[in-house]
Amino acid sequence: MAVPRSSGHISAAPPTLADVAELAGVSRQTVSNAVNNPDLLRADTLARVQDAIDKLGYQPNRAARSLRTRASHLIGLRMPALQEGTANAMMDRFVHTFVEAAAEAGYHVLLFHGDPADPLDGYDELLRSTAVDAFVVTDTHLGGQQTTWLQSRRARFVSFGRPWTQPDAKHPWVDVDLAYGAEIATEHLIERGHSKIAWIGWHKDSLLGEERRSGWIHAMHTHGLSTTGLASRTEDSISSGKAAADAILDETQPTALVCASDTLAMGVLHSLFERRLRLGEDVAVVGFDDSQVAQTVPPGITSVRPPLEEAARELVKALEELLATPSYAAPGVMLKPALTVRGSS
Amino acid sequence: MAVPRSSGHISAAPPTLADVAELAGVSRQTVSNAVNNPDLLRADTLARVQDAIDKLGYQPNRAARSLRTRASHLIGLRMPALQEGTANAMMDRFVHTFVEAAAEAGYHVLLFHGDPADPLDGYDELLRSTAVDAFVVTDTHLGGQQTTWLQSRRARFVSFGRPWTQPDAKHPWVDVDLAYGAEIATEHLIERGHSKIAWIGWHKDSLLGEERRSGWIHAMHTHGLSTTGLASRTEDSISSGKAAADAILDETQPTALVCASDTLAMGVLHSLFERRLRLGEDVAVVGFDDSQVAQTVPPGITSVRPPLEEAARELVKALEELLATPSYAAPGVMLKPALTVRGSS
DNA sequence: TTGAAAGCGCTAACAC
DNA sequence: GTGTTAGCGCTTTCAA
Repeated sequence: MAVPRSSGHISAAPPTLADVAELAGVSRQTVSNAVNNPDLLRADTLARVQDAIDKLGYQPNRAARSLRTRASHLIGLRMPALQEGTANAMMDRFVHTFVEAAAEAGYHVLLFHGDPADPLDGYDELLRSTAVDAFVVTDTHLGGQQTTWLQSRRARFVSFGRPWTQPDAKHPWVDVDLAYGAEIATEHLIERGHSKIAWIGWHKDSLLGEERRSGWIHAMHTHGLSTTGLASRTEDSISSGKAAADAILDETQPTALVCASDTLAMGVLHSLFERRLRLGEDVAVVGFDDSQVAQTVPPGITSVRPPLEEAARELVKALEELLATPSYAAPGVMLKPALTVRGSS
Repeated sequence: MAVPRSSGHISAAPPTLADVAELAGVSRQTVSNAVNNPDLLRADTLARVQDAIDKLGYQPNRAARSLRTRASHLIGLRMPALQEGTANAMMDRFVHTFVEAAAEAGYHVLLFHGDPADPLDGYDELLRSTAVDAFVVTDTHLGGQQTTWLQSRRARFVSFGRPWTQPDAKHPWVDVDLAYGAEIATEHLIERGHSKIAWIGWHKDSLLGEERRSGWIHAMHTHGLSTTGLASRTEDSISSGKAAADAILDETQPTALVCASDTLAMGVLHSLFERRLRLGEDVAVVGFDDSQVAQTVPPGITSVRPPLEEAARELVKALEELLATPSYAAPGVMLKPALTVRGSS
């Protein structure tokens, strides 16, 4: 496979199996075997074929191979909607490792776009045209529409995110235990001597939000701390984070706040900035996601870091099994996040 | 094309051209024409075929079509290395619009991974296996290795980033005039009444860095302001941004700083935080890239915003022409950034 | 261990 | 306008 890139072979039409066969003095099928089942060949034949392959810089044509094997070695990933003005950029880190891990397993990633208003848009076309072997679904918290539908179409897929609303779902999934995340975040603050620890979270209809919130409650109660008047629910935006922080700082004067997202944490920072309070000295703040924002804002925001790299690798592993064994039914995998401690606490 | 998704048709093997032909009572070729050259058919035949297509939920098999037409309708994009601990996340926004614009033009994006140490890694395989119709290259400032090599391989590609080191390059490219960006950033500060405006930039060997720096110099000199002792060169990291800011604040006491990146701007913020100086009141700061960090940090960092959406759309346009006309030689497109003004200035 | 034949689903070229 | 023929490059029988 060590084909020198500078190989003089520059032709519009890449070499085919037939070219290699001719050069090596064997039949086309033997070349195919050399590529796909090398053990079938005698050592010297294999060497001769390999030579020819290297010399020509031969690489099997993907379309032809796909047509024959009914496998594209492509994994479909629908681009999640971009949210400007927030600190949400987990996907970037996730996609990165996913592409890397997929490459190691011999898969490339097909990025596609779908109408943000329709969670199903885009899947259908790729499925019908057999463009991808499987999908990775990432927005399961929006309700199980995609997964339910994909299942009904007998599509293969794995999901990053547990099947929240369908306990009977059979597809492989990987998720991060963010209730635990909220718990270690809260405990970290308790260890630091805080006892009035507020929660700034999302509205009640957010499954992810309720999960995270439960971790905070659990940690507080375990340590005999009251949560009365210390919780607020709002939108995931800077301005509502700021408003929530303003209200809670006025009413209950907590010394620390745990936020359901780094975006909300930034809202809190806006409130502190206006009040001329020093982050990490006057008030402690912990966020979620370990975004670039948390990493770079002075003095750094302590944040719950989901193991996205591990999640991506687990998903690729599940994908490999799924594609090897059509009836593969995997147990879901739940990963634990860690806390990245920075100056804000 | 309005195929109801809930269509009961659930089969492992999607329908083929032949299935449609049989159902419609025409030959396979006629179905193919109905899909690719509808005008060739008589209206009633077309309607009958369309009916059959809709009924079966037919969609041409991509592998078969690619094999025949030698076009995959896939654009290759190599994932740029992820940089944690920085504010650099332009790619996210760019990729987003690119995927969207490409979809409109009938292309999907194939994301692939390459060894970060080798700028050429990954391209070769996709090229040889004719997996993609073209590439988008995004790291041209790292030297023209990829573009030179792709050109030598007669690969089709467009680049986001001008061909810095090869004035004779013939491929279509789109870039953003960031010298102009630095200029409007500096002028904005001058308008705000600043005259001692420092520059925190990158090392001399960075082409991008020198370009941005020249915009600052130009604006300063145009307004008769001295730049002596006001410029520093450093790495693109928070810690070096902070160190540079520390040095320049101690030595020259500028009232405003223009930074070559939001990452450096965050370094400056760290310096201000330590000195208990108020961003936007005691010292003004302007960054580059309009990252999430700039958008969310209180009170918001004024930042030069590259028109990534427009760039992505221009690139797709160039790609369409390039793939339609093999000999297509486009003039490069240079876009102007805008300044997003926030509380930091 | 190697080779010949067949065909995956599609479209280009040409005939009718 | 529509149908027939051939073949894109590969792998999967199956025979030698």
